[in-house]
Order: sequence, then C-alpha cells, then structure tokens
Amino acid sequence: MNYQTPRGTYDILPEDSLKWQETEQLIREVCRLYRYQEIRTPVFEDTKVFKRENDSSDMVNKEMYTFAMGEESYTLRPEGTAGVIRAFDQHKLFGNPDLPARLYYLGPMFRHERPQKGRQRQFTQFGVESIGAKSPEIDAEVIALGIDIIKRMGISSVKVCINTLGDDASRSAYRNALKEYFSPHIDELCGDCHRRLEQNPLRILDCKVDAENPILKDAPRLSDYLNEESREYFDRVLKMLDALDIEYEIDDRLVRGLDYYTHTVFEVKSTRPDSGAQSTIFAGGRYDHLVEYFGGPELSGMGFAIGLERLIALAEEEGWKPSRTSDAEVYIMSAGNVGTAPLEIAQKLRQDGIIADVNLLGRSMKAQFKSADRSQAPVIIIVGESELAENKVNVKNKKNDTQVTVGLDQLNETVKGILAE
RNA sequence: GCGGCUGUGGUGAAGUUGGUCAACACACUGGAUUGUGGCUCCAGCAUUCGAGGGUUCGAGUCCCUUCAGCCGCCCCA
Repeated sequence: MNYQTPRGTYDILPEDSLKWQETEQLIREVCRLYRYQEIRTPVFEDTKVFKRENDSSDMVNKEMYTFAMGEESYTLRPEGTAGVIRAFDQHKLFGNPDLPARLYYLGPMFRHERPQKGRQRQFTQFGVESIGAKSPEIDAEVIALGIDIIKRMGISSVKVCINTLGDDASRSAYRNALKEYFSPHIDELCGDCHRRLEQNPLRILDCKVDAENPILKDAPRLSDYLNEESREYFDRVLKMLDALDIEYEIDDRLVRGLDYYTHTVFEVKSTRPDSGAQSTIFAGGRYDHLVEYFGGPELSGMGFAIGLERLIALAEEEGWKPSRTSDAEVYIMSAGNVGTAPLEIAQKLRQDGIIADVNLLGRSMKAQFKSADRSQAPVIIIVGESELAENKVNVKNKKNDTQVTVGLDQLNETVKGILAE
C-alpha cells in the first residue's frame, strides 16, 4: 500500500463512527445539563498563544506543529485551554454579568509525540473551562461534570486523585524548599531529576525512577507550606466533593506538568490493572493567572480536559457499546423485472421514518437474501414481477418467519405493525 | 527524542537449516437450486509475503534502508 495516514493519525471508519457520534452526543447532553456552552475556536492560532513565557516545561518546543506563513508563525492547537482563554479575553466575555462563563470545547488537537495506544498525533479532546470566578463549589462542579460523563460511559473503575498547590505564596515557598532540600542530594537522583531540579522541582516528586528513593519519601510536604487561606480553600473543595458523593484520594505528590496551575489540581485515573502507563482518564485544575496573561482582568478559571480516544477505549473495555445501530429496518429485494418499484417503495418508507435498504444490483435471490441478513433488517420486502402486476408485494416478517402479500397502499402500515411487535 | 517487540489475501493465521504450487479456517463471489436464502456439495478468491534495495542459481525465510503499529522511557497542556 503506497498511501497511508501519517504516523499517529488514523481514520474513523464507518463501523466505528457510531460510537464517536454517541460519545460526542453524550458529552454535549451532559454539558447542557450543567449549563456549559460550547465554544469553537480555530484549530490553529498564533504560535505565541501556545508558547507561553515562564513555561518551564520543554514540551512547548518539542511537541508542537508550528509552521510559518510569510511573517506569521502559526501552531496547530496542542490543547484547548489557551484558545478558549484567548477567546474569552478577545471577546470580553468577562463583561458578562453571570460569571463564571461555563464553556466547553470538543475537537481535534495536535501533538508531535511518539504514538501509542490512546495517544495519537491528531487526537480528539473534550474539555471544560469555568472562567471568571473562584470558589470551591466551582472546582467541585467541574470535577463532578467529568465524573458524570465517564460514569455514563459505563466506566466505574476509577479513582479521583486530588491535591492543592496553594496560592502563589504557598507554592513558591514550597518550590524553594524543595530546591534547597534536593540540591545537596542531587547525586543520588536520576538524570532526569537533575534537569527537573532547575526546571520544575515539583515534578521530581512523581519521578518513576526514584519512586522508592528514601530521599523522596522524606522530602518536604507541600501541605506544610500552605498558608491558612489556601488550606481553607482546599478543605472546602473536599467538603463539596463529599457532599456530591465523589470519592477521592488526596495525593500530595500530584503536581501536574504545567506552571500555571494554582490551588486545586486533580487527575482521574483508571484502576483497571491493564491500563498501564495510560491510566489517566482526565485531569485538570485551577489557574489564577491565565486570563490576565491573555490580556484580560485578574480572573481565575478552572477546567479539565479528556481525550476521547482513551475514553472510548476504556469504556469499551468495561463493556460499553453505542445504544443505536446502523442496521436497516427493512430490506427490499426484487424478483423478476420490476423496474423502479423497489426504489419507489424504499423512498415511501423513508418518508415515514423507516430505515430502508434496497438491493440495487441484479443479483440472485440467494445473494439478495444474504445481503438482507447482513443488514439485520427484521422486515424483508420482496417485490415480485407477478405480484407487482396486481399492485402487491410480499412482506416477510423475520421475527416469526411469516410472510404475507399486501397491497402497496397498505405496505407502510404493515411494516410499521411488524416493527412495533 | 531514546529503547524493545511486531508487519504474510477481506479476517485469524501456518510457513521447519533459504529451494515453491504460500497450508488451514472464516468471510466473500459464482454454480448445483433462471422468483424465496440461512444446511450440504463443487468451483473461484495473495504473479506475492508493509515498502525499497542487496546477497544468492534461488529469499516470506539472510543483510541494509525505510514506513507503520504495539510496549516502555521522556513528556503528558
């Protein structure tokens, strides 16, 4: 085969499109229940939208699809949050009297990563952002929305890991404490951690190589550096989760990769034993400075993102299937020279909302029956030359394997009767 | 970006120390059975083994390159 999809991209074929449609529909319905509204932003933006200053992670350079057109540098969106906040600021949605703005997005994202299962270069992400107000209730609502969706997808083996990074003061105090603590022990840590010490010392805490290293276990705890206000905020988040019956586990090693998070951060993981390295279903947190960064006022936001490829894969592992099918309700075949009658009959049925498949090839009855079986249709209409001469056709009811001959004027009613059985 | 495994028809797959007609099964198509199938029987269905080079009298089997998938690491917005 000389042509194929680029690495890390894939086609959704007809046999799979239904589950995507249903998953997206489910997501949209749940969002409607929570009164989150969709926002659609471009799939590419000025590179500077995604390439933030002060961002200590190196993913920005390595993993973005950036291209130049004339003087401009553009980048395919690697995530949804930046574009949404940009739009929130650009269109001055902060002027809305009813903040927070509750927004969601759903669409393709692009990252130049080494593909694995549930990890593609073009992938589909759904996310919500609740922007413009700060309260523990909002944090809980956002988490609840995400949990709601995955529960409705039949995913039950999950746990919520949650933590707080505190406010700026708490966080930078802790950051410094970590640096001070690890610096003397640097030789006892792995190579990656050497880099992390300068770039993002918080991430040393969830290093896999050094996970059992006693140096890590005795590291300063973030909770010891929280100021009163941050601690209180977090306690209220947890109380709200209790009230909503959402079980969680406090994990003070959970720091997330990005610098912009403040206060609440969380990750919802699969507890299935075979989920391997891809166990996170969705994750997010609160950010206090992003709105300001894109030129808006000092407003806080809270959000999460979820990859649909992984969501659907996990749901299927737990037995989820789309509830609708693309099966036919009626299959129309022909015997003898019946001209345009089968097509006309099909058209009339469709106008009554019945899913009709019709044989369009001059094939043997045996072949037509095989197609009819494959279509899963419970009703087969056989348009025969001699019956048609009297304006009649044969209707086979596959539910009880009976067949009747009815006039064309009663056909739709007869079919509906069988389907309703 | 680094490391490991894999790649044979529509599908699941056999292919032994390189020798040839690339098993077997399912699916599919046609016929037995020109307008009532689902059973059975018969026949057809990979000039080719991800792609491209090389070694050889001869390669799916050996070598090189390349593409893709999977697993782990990095990273995970």
